[in-house]
Amino acid sequence: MENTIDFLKNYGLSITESRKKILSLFTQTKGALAHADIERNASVNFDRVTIYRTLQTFVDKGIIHTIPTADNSVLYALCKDTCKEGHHHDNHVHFICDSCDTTYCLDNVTIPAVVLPEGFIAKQSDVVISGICKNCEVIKE
Amino acid sequence: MENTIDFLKNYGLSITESRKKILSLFTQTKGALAHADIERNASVNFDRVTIYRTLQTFVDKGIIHTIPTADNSVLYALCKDTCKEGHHHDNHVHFICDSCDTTYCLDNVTIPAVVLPEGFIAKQSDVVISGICKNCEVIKE
DNA sequence: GTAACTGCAAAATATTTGCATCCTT
DNA sequence: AAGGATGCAAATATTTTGCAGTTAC
Repeated sequence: MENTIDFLKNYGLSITESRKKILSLFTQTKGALAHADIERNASVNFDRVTIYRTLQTFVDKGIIHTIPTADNSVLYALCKDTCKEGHHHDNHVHFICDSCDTTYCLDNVTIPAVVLPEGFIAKQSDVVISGICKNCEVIKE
Repeated sequence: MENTIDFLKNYGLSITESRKKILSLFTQTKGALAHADIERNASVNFDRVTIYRTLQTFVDKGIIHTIPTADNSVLYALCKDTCKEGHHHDNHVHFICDSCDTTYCLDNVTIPAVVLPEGFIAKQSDVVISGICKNCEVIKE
């Protein structure tokens, strides 16, 4: 877990149990996590409030970002290196599988530039695509 | 308001005050609406619960759809004709102004096709872009 | 030692459900 | 008249806040 500690230090955060545990949950998970996922996780026995505050701290520092989902539940996922404190560059595509409900961060899929009407200035783009994921598609065959 | 009535009939809904009022709110509004926007609106003096149920009915029937936003608030907007019951085709861009908080449906901005990894099948795409809108940009100058 | 973090309690918000009454067809 | 919609009350769920005790540095 030394990586986790260094990682937190690099972001100017003090090292606490909840931050270590929750951060490593994210690094171990391929998909995004909801608050409930974290709370349910047996290895995380922290107060519900602490989880809220830890997640908010991570978002503020640019470690994780929130994902807009089709059903408007709140999901969090690790940011890429390009995210800076208070300024997210979260320009990858999120994919939600209608079948298994898993949310994927498709890091390798770049968002094509969207041409906005004159006068509109884009700061951040979120693309959420829903459908059937690789896994579920295979199963169906 | 005859249009409103015919519209509701076409979707197999009975004609009630709340449905007429809330539907015409949507047709009069250029942007998307949050539950709170509707509740706050003076012309809508319905119970909070009725608003929830009316919105849910509209979503179920394919009249409106929810918009996922970066801050995970729930927004609703009218669907295009291509939306069918239980099957939304909402492929225009939503723009949220960081300054005035207005949500725009940029109907004329088409979403460029996103190339997904093999095995992923897209059913619906939502693009939410945040930044500064035409109006606020002008003000700042 | 000091500032920051955590847990508990509780407040504030948001959403859902049950049921009696009223409205639409 | 019958089925569905509404309003009210209340149950749930979610998120935020205050504060005392604990921990990191």
